Amino acid sequence: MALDHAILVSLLEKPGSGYELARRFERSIGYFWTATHQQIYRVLKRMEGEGWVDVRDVPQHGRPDKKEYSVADAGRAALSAWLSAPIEPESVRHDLAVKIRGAAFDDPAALVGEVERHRQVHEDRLAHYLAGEARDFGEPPTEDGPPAEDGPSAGGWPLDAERELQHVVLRGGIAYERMMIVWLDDVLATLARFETGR
Amino acid sequence: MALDHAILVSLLEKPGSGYELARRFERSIGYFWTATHQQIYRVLKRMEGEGWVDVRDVPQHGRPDKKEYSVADAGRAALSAWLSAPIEPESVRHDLAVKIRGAAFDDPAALVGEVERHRQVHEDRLAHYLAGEARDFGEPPTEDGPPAEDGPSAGGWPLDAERELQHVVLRGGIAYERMMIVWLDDVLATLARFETGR
DNA sequence: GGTTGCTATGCAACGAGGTGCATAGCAGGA
DNA sequence: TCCTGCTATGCACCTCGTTGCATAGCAACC
Repeated sequence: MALDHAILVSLLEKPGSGYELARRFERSIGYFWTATHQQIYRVLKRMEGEGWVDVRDVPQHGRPDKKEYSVADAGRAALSAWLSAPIEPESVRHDLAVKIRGAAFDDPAALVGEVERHRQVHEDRLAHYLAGEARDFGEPPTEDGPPAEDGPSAGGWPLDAERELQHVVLRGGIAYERMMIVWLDDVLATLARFETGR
Repeated sequence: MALDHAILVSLLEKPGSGYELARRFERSIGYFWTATHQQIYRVLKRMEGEGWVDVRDVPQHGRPDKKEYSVADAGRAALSAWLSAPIEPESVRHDLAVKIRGAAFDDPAALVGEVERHRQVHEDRLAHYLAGEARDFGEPPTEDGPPAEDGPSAGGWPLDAERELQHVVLRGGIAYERMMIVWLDDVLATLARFETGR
């Protein structure tokens, strides 16, 4: 199970409450890993019992108190062990591909709207990624001397690794969305052949 | 739940036993939809009870008898209803992306072997897809007059749709694997910067 | 004053998915 | 002869993920 480790990584990047984690999973992390707040609370409770995370009550003004979680030594060790474990098969589930092959036994033209809707979702995600990249990683062409860092613990080796690795994962998301848009155009062209050309 | 519909589509393409379905899911279908034989048997039994599929006992020589399933009218109707249902969010789980971001808090260079292994898997899948495309859909450039069909019910509108839609899904798989290989090269180049360049 | 909405946490129940194991016939090799 | 391996189906169990619901404080709006 990698949800544990996804949460650990997120907490290492920045400690936070279950609620905050759930919102991170809706945003940046959620594009390559989804989780509901229920799962997150359950896993946090279990990891707390195993000593992987530490909890700290944080009173807040104007809103309910929160429990801020941070990674304990045992959690770091568990993450390290998972990182060096060689396995990982990568299982895939593409509903849309099932629909496309299934459309051969129904009306292919009826799928056009659905495919267009999916295309729009990927277009939106791509725009979101590109905005995030421009915001967090500056413009790609000129890279002679990065602009001044203003985050916590700016400069130095560890922060650079964190930024670079977050960036390469984001580039993966961008490449994925671009590929999907091109492919969905291919799908639409294929469906159109049945609609008009018979 | 789309496993039901994935099985229905597979049975429409060609009736077969649970065991045969499980093997199809290991091969061509398995690259965009995975399922173990346990799930398949369970779903087949449930769909039989709901009247979505018909069963036929087929005695075999030299091996155990099998139950050959085929899609009933109610199953076709259920598939049709699912095809016209607009929803489908597409949730993603990328363990490798979690590992890459997590490597910032461990040793980034230790991930190189793992990433190379994944790259090889995608290289293998790509080769497998391309071989399947060459075998089933001929060479891409010249498309003036397709070669003689030798499958059941050759020619005609429905078969063409089935072939064309299977092909476009396969092209999606090819595009995905190519994208992954390019991205994993990007990841390796990023990791190498920490290994050597500090 | 009532409604809506956001932060924040959690329980209960269900269904889907995966692992391990069992059975059983037959083929082929050590 | 025994062991391994393939076809073929299935049970039992456990975990993971999702849905629905509940609670509770406070802010903003009508």
